[in-house]
Amino acid sequence: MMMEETDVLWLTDEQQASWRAFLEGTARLNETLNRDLENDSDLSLNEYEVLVRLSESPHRTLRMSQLADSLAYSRSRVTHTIRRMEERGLVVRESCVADGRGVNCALTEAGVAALVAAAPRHVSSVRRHLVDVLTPEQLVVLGQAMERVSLACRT
Amino acid sequence: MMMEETDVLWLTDEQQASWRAFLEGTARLNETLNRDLENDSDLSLNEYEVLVRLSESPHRTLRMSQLADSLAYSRSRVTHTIRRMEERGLVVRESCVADGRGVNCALTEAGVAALVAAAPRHVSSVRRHLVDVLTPEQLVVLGQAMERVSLACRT
DNA sequence: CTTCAATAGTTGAACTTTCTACTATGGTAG
DNA sequence: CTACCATAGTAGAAAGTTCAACTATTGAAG
Repeated sequence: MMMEETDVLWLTDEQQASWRAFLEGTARLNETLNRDLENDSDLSLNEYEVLVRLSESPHRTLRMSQLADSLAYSRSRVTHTIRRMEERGLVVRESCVADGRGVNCALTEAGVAALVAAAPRHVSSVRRHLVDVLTPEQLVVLGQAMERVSLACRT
Repeated sequence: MMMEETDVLWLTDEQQASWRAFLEGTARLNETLNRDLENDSDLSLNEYEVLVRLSESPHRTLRMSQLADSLAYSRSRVTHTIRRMEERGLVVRESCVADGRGVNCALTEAGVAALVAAAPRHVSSVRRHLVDVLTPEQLVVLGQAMERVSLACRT
């Protein structure tokens, strides 16, 4: 349905089109990256992201809540995800000395190995379906835009 | 880790930053829109999208497979989703006259009502967290970029 | 007309995520 | 010191998604 440009309640056709393209694109990209990653490794994209965060942290260790915050996952999602990954030997949990309530999650050697093994093909998949598909300018704007969105979701 | 600009395997720091911002932004946006929508209605974002597609189709009806394609969902996800929505009276299924294998899914009056009731607040949430947060140019580029990504995921 | 591959959709089990309630520790105000 | 509220994390059930196997129909080849 055609909307008037001045309507503040609805979206203009152009806004609508961008929003739809965004929804569809993220759905397809997510599905594609997951499929590629699961074909090439036995990690899901979510698990891969957990490994990345840990690998970039001092002592390859993070508190459960830091993991939750940086991945934008719920607390209980992190608990379950890490429990499954711990069962597979990718990470270990140990209670936190500084804060008796806290739990540290650390990468194991097997976790590092899994990440190193999966990374090259995953990066190439990200290139093939996102980075190399866009102009450098588009990619920059995309990043800037999503940064603003992240902030707006904080409020 | 700092990567060389000329490395074709890894991402440059700038590319990396955009990619991370994208991942985090989509995660937060999705979570926020879902939360808003579920507070204001009893629809999930996925269900809302189903209702939108149906509402825009001739006779407010689509084949299960068209629904799957346009939403980028798996067949079985559509089956389960529609079964649940049918139990709640939002849609009905009827077998397709033209193709004996096919199933048509149609919006009910209750489905239309649910969509109409949810739309204004949902649109305002999309505005608040995406549309109004970006410059018009950013939004356009975002849409164009994600359109390219959708295409690249087809291959 | 029959065979056969391809397409449409469903089903139930396995897995993942969310929701709700819970335990335990930490910090702070009286 | 002792309430008390906030924070950290977990546990199990409910809800949603994926996976693999299945039925049924269609369309095309012989």
